[in-house]
Amino acid sequence: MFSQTVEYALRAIVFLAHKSPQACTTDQIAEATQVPKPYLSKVLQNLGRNDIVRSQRGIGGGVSLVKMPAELTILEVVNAVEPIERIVTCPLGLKSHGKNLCPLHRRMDDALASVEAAFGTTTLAEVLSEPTGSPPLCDPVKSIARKAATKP
Amino acid sequence: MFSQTVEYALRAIVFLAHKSPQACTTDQIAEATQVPKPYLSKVLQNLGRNDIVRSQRGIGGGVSLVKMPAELTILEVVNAVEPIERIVTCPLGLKSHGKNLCPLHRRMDDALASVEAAFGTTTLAEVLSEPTGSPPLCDPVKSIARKAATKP
DNA sequence: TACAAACAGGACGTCAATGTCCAATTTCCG
DNA sequence: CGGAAATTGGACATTGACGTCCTGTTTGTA
Repeated sequence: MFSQTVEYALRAIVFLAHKSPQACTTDQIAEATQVPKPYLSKVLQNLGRNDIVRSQRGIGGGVSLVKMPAELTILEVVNAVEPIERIVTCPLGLKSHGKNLCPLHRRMDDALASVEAAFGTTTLAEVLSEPTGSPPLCDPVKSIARKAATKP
Repeated sequence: MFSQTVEYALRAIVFLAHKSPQACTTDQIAEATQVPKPYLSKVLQNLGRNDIVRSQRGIGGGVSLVKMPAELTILEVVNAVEPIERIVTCPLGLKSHGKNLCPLHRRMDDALASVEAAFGTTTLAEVLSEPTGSPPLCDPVKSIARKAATKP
């Protein structure tokens, strides 16, 4: 239902929000979120073009959130990488009903609307400060120490 | 968000429910739902393997619903062609929390749950008997007459 | 029985999503 | 200045979704 890319983008953003306003390198994010680094790099570039993150090259550089976690919603992240497309016109070519969707597509759009609403009202700050003891991400955002095993 | 295949399957089922318990040929369904016939045929085969429709070969044959429209939910159709996969375990490999999802994946699963609930509580009969004057499908299930224009 | 209507299933083609790799560029710091 | 750290971007491989086509099989009816 949700693409890999959306999953990866959200993981990265949650991690960045956790570290916000500090910048993190792609390597750090990839390690913590378990996303293949080369692909994560693409996702991050995409998020950069959509003004969700900003990036800084060179030593000491990295990627950081443009907004404060309290001001950034899950929906904004999702829409940056793969916009939720609401059903606004009849998918069949018919112009019979202008705005009226048929019952089927009305239900489908209702489902999309509920997802949009759920994501649109949740900020990254809320995700981070979940009352349950569970840490952000599934991983307790460990200390990022483990070096990759030697690969001959 | 919803795949093309899901969209096609639902269109076909709505049409079949409208005609239920009568059987329809793939050609009729393809015409009414504006789904490419060869592909629709695959989708229908899939629905057949999942006991959503039954098919009858030979002259006078066609495809018909196994259940009554009042007994068939949108969710059953969707799950037949592309199951909604709830997030039950941490997508990161972590076993730290057994059942507890992290806040992010909890929200994502909540969204999936809302879609599942919306689809699971809507029967095809309800879709057909929408109080709004709008006919099923976007198209008023026209008389299926228009032949394809000559394509030189 | 023979023919035509209809689905079944396999082989194939195309394209976008996913993922990898490498050269280029920017930037800090010695 | 020169090198190391870091992102950027393009080229490439792989896979599954989407779609087409053709041959076979079943079945009703003249």
